[in-house]
Amino acid sequence: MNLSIDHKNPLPLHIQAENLLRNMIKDPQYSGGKFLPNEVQLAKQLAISRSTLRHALNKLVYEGLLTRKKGVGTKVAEAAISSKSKNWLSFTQEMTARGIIIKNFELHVTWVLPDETIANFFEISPNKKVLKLERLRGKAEGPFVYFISYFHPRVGLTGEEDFKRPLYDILEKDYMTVATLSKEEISAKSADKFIAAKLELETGHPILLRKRFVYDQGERPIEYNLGYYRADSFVYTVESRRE
Amino acid sequence: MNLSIDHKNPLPLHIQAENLLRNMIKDPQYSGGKFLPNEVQLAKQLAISRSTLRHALNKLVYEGLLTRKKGVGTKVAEAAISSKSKNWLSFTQEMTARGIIIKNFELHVTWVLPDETIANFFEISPNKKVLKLERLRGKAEGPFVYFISYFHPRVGLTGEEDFKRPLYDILEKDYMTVATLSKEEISAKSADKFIAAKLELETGHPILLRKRFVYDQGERPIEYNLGYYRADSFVYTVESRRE
DNA sequence: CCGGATATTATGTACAAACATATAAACATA
DNA sequence: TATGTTTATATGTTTGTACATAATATCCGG
Repeated sequence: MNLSIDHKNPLPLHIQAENLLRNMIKDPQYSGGKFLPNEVQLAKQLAISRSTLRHALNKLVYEGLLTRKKGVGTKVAEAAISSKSKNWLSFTQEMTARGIIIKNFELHVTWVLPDETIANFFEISPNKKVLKLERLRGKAEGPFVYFISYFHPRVGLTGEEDFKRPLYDILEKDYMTVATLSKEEISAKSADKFIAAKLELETGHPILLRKRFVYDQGERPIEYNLGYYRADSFVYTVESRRE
Repeated sequence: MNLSIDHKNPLPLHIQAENLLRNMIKDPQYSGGKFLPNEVQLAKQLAISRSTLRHALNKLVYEGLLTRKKGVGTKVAEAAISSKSKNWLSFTQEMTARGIIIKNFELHVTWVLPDETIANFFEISPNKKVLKLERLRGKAEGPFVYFISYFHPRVGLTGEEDFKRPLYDILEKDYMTVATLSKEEISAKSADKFIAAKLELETGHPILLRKRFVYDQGERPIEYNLGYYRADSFVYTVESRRE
């Protein structure tokens, strides 16, 4: 990856700067909490104007990757894993944007009979089997989330798909299904034996349960998703504005 | 709401412009699909520079409320529908709407020194005391949430207010402060001894912690709020739509 | 009437220059 | 020692200017 800015490159300078910063802040030196060089200096270093640099910084600040404080400086935001409802990035995409590399620990695909909640949500008979996808995911140090997804038969998944690809990519490109609306319920629970074992913690420890009801363009249900997150490594964030 | 920009107002011009635009685009004339005036013209109209106007526009574009096209113009995004007003009911209002009658079990008002998080958020010195409001609330059968609120000194609360009135009513009517933006973080925790006692459950039981960072019209911080909810009686819901 | 050159319009990119303001450190005073 | 005061530092705000580029409208020759 390029470590300097090329004024000949047709790519706008502020985009180049943005990319460059994205790499720069992955350096443990910075993600460890050290302040970035100050704007004037950094601008000089990159041979761009402060305004252009600021344009790039703003974007990362807006995404929540950097925090700035007047009179003090700019540094990488606390690496607390979080989820922004506004973004429709895939899980992996969003995490990588924050410099977190996602490792897949387990992956199981099965066909099961839906329980009442699922049959109700999908509006199908409880006798019709649905595809169940279970995934244990996390960082290199260990897993921090156990996902269980159920898919509406209408979507057409066979279970033979390569689920290492981003899920929403598979749905869009191969099954012409676009997830457009999502309703989520977030609650706290104690880890039962099963989840505790998966997430490598003691039974009874707190976990964050995130249920997602996902709909397609026509507001038809397509996915029911449960995410069991280790409480010590996940924060859910929401931003709302009154009109 | 003000329909023009006041250079005397200490509120930064680009924030004023942002607020103004937010109102402007509510007009069916614009939400109907008409282009906004072009940047040069609009800047002249508002008596600010194009750069400043652009700063404001950028924000709305980033939020997905506006779309711009080079050489063409700027207009309100098609499906920028948000049913967020629901989020902005007061706690009591919202609960009553669901048929839940709220009982106040405890209410404490104190002046305290802010910890680092709060001082940082408020952008004040850790030596300046802030008003702390604690409330234990719930249903007749028992409490289910413990709220702790800290208020920015700027707001002007004395601690003598009648906190049985809805909080946002006090802020708006008596202190000319309108909570406009809120950022929330939801996480799971185990109840410590203090919270467990308040919520009448065993130490170690799971609770949902909802941190809220509340801002006024000028995006200045006004309230920091912690809500400790019994996990068995509270679910947080979010709805998001992709465009 | 068509197709291509050309002009117009509006946003996009980039720089430079001031001045404002919050923070923290260094310093001075009671 | 405790408390102001100054100063250096870094981000925040605002303006002015210039040119680039995409989309559209216009004109003009064949």
